[in-house]
Amino acid sequence: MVRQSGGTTRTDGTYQRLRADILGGRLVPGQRLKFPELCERYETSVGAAREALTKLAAEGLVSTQAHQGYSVVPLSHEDLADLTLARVEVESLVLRLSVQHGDMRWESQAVAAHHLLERTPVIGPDDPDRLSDQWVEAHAAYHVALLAGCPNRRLLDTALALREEAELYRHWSVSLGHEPDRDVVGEHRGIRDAAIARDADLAADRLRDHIAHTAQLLITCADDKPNLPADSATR
Amino acid sequence: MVRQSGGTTRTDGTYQRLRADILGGRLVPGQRLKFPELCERYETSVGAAREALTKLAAEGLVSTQAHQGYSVVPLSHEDLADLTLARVEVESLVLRLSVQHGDMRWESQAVAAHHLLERTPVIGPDDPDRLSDQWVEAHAAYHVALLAGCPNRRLLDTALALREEAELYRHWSVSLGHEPDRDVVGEHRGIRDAAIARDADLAADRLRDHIAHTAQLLITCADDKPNLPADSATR
DNA sequence: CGTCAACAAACTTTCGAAAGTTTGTGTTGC
DNA sequence: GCAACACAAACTTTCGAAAGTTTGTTGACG
Repeated sequence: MVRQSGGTTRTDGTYQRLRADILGGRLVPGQRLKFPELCERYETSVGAAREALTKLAAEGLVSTQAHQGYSVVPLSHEDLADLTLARVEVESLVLRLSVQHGDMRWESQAVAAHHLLERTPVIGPDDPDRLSDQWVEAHAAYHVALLAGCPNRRLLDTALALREEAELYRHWSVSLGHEPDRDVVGEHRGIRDAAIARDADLAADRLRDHIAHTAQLLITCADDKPNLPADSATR
Repeated sequence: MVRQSGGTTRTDGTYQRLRADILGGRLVPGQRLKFPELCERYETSVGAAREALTKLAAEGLVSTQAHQGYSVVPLSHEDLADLTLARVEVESLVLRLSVQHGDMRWESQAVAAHHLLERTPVIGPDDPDRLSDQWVEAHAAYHVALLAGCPNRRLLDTALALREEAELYRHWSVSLGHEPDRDVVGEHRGIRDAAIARDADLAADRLRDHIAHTAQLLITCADDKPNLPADSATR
């Protein structure tokens, strides 16, 4: 018997890898995903690739049209605005529920994630004004930990899916190393404090601001140098 | 060339039919969906059925575990509570956006759908205390029309998906013909009036109550006669 | 009598080639 | 030169059988 690579099934394996490649920026938004290429890249068959793509399409990371194949979801300013509104509403709601219902274990894990985030250097050692991979990871982990206390799986999953899409935008935006006058560290701490103090409304409000600020930065930033690859991509 | 049956692609066709069969109650919640059966029933191949199921699984209408196939999503009281909370929050949000941003076309279609709903008999001609198919359809159409003004596709789609899951619960609950002291017609009219008056907050509040009431009914109703098939189904 | 192992049946997963579409190219007619 | 058409290439979709898992059964052993 041949051990499956990633998960317990071949389809799942290619799904994971494909997803990681999109989220990790190794596949450009708007890029067409042809089966011959995919099959070679992931050492899989058409069927498996197809199923993985179907799953990703439902998740919103990939788009498709009948008889015209699949492609990485394209980025656009309009969509970013939509996404941000959705995140502001849904994430703040989920955080509120999380703060209200999270148990001690949730609390401690949130604190731990925040601790790690604060101690992780923002910019990497090599690249000057690009966020370090470690920070990006720690940042995502912190936000996920905050939300994880929400007992409603449906809402939680929606929020996490939205976050992931937002990560795509963050990844493909220009280096936002020099943010004007913004105290990101303070914002994160503020959310943590409100959450630990079990002040659900305050935590939710602070998260709203946090998300809106970040998005605003991406939008203006992209307006200056429109390097969102979607516009220049296929078609 | 052989014209495809439903949509433009065979996979899509089986997806549509399968989905309709689940939503229409022709497939029982919890029921296992075996490929041999599916292939015969929908005159399709394993691959197509598999892809359709993958899509439905992502939508939440079907559940799966590796190497153990697919089954219609099981119903449970706990899940109904989760679903209801999610609906109350998301649907009211979407309605608020819809009221704020809906144009005249939206307004007129909502009025039209409401008009149709009010004039459709609640109970069918044959079955005494079961909702008529026509009323169920008109009811769903009315609520969809209300939400349709929301310009944020992401949120709108989420709300619609949640509604669909809720329809499953409604379908599989006992006949709720004799509701104690509830004015459903009045509730619907109230939401419409608030929406037309462009009072977003009032409309959202009324919708919250409407959803919560219906769910409450389902829960108590199911407590009395626990005929949710999930409990007695497979496994 | 209950437990465990080996076996068999039924189903799920995987694959790759055949069939069907779309897209791009070159050619003809005007 | 330009438009329409036909042809070819590349890709997407579909299929069904082979391979791999799980589930249920039978029989032997403690």
